[in-house]
Amino acid sequence: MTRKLLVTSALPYANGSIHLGHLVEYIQTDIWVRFQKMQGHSVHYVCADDTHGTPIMLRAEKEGITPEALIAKVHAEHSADFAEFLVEFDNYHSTNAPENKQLSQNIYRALRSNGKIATKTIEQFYDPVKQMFLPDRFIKGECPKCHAKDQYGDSCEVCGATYNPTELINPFSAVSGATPVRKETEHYFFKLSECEDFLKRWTRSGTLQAEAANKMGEWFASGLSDWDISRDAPYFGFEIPDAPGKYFYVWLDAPIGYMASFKNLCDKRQQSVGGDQQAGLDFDEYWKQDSTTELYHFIGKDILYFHALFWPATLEYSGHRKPTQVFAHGFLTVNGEKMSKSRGTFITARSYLEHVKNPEYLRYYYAAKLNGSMEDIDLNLEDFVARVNSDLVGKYINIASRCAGFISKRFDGKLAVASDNAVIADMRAAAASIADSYVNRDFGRALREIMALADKANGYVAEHAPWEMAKQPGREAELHRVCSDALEMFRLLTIYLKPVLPKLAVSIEQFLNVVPLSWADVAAGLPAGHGIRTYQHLITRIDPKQIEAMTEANKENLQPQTAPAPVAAPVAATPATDEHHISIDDFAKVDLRIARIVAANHVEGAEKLLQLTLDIGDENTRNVFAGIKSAYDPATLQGRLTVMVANLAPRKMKFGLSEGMVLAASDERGGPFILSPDSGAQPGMRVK
RNA sequence: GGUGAUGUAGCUCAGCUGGUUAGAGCACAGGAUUCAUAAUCCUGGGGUCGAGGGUUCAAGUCCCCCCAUCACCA
Repeated sequence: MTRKLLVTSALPYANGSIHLGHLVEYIQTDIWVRFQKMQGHSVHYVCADDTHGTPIMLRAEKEGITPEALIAKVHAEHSADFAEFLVEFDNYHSTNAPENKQLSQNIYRALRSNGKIATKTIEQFYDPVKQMFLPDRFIKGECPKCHAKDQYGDSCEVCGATYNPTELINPFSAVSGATPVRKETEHYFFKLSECEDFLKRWTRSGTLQAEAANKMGEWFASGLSDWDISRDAPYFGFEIPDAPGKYFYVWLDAPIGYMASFKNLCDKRQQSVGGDQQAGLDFDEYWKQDSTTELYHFIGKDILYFHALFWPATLEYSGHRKPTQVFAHGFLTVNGEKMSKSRGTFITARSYLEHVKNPEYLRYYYAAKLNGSMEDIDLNLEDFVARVNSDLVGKYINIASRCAGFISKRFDGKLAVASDNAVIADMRAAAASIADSYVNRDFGRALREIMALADKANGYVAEHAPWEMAKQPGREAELHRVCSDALEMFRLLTIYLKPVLPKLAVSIEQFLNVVPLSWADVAAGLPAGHGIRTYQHLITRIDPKQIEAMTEANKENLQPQTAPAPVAAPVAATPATDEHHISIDDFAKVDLRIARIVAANHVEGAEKLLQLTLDIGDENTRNVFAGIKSAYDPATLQGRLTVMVANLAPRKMKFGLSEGMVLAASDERGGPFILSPDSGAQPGMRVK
């Protein structure tokens, strides 16, 4: 009996372009899906754009178009990007679709009749100008902890504190700039607190990775609260049945979008087979409570919460099946750091295609880095070039390239029967373990094993030296056999790599003159006398210049973006009046000195402080506690010159006496950054 | 702040339930080869396994603490 698998990737939000970070997930899922399809299972891979919520609504408004027009535009872009990266969805839908509306409302009604919906009046910030309730992210103000200005309503990017928007000092709406007022409103809640027993059972039933289950344990430990599933008008989304002016929170209908996309696929299939129930795809078979089909969700670790708590609970209490497994992956870093627009490493899918062109290189590199865990993976651009060129061109494709010529020139393109030599036997024997790695999403392990086999193949060719045979009359049969064997090795490697490199596999199938390869084709080689086509270069190397051009181009992207600042009315504007100026005498009161950091140490028990010993030319060094631990490793500070306030009144702190202050710059863009004098400055020099 | 993860050669990563001189690929050095897109093959140098403590006959692998990085906190 064939297994029936339904697989999803998380729905990308419809307010931005697909970038290389997104692609980790889609490429991971696509490889897994293609592998499962090669096994002969019935697999459907669906996804959709996530289209609802306040950010979409506001962005459409800013662009002067309707939300529908915005999401249609984005849908076209996203679909094209995925297609070019060979991410082959069986259906790519939208959450703003009739199927989703109906399913969401039905599920809501089922939850309600199961007693899982409650209402509660809560108090929220409200923008009196824009006449809308404000999500935390759209409220800004001064951080209550460190008093940094212009911080978001949920956390401070400068000091890292988390808080409620109500705690912000001088809050303002990021939408209109108005001062938000607090206003009561009735919200609808999903009673997640009543689902604890079910969820505990579900999360421990092998549905999650070990690390993910650990994470869940933490949430259980603190107790589950009810989930706020409604938002007030104006909101771009679906209205809640029997609740005029109330809309489903985007995260309620987003996962239902998986179902909706599949429903849409079922309906399309139904039409194409003329309504034949048997031949079509049966929605209920996949989603009914006791379904025997399998359901897999690939997601990023950031949205585990939604997929491992809300989603299974939603399904359970609305009478549906639960996911078979949820696979969470880590984030992408580029050159070891978070993707950054200023470094040019915030690379969109489109930009990659323009510069590097071949999407399979990225697929290969990601696959080489991926495993079944939630660890972040790093796209090291130098390593990327080296690895792709060396593995794909130097090792893998080289096997065909170095042998095919003999077959076409000396043997009329006809293969000899492949012998059962040791290398070929090893390669066939590896199929099970490679398959195992693919199943477990340990693509890195699979590729390591495959590349080790490619090394063996090149070793085999080197050992037998067909070019020697070609020069010696009477060794034709040997030459024929060695080259045919090498091409059989190449064919086997192609099968193993096909989930990762599907397009290249197609060109190789044409070259080898065979029907599309599946996993079962490992078992038997090509028959004697099988004719292959003339070999042509299958792929080209990456030139490091292409990578440079790509990062440069992405840096430039920043320039024209003169921060489309939200029309934030400066709440406590600082008028440049005379009372804000100081006299030169005032400034002279501050004794700024060049200081050498003689020693820098961690302070036991202090979160943010480093203890600095500063030399300012006096006999005695100064002891200063500086709040720069978050940005500096003490070891790197030792010996550096910086600037200190030397006549600041000494202050007794919990950890000792601080005799001055080191100057450092910071705002919401980062920091602190301590100052460095130009070379030549000596400890003790006055700064004036 | 809490929690989950991560930290192994210059770079990117393997190292299963603790057990002989810690592995691979890339990069580097030397040699071989010339069929192949300067591809391939052989040999070699290079690591106090984030720091410190502990358990053990034995720890990269277990425990404690610290440091750094990433993520989440509805």
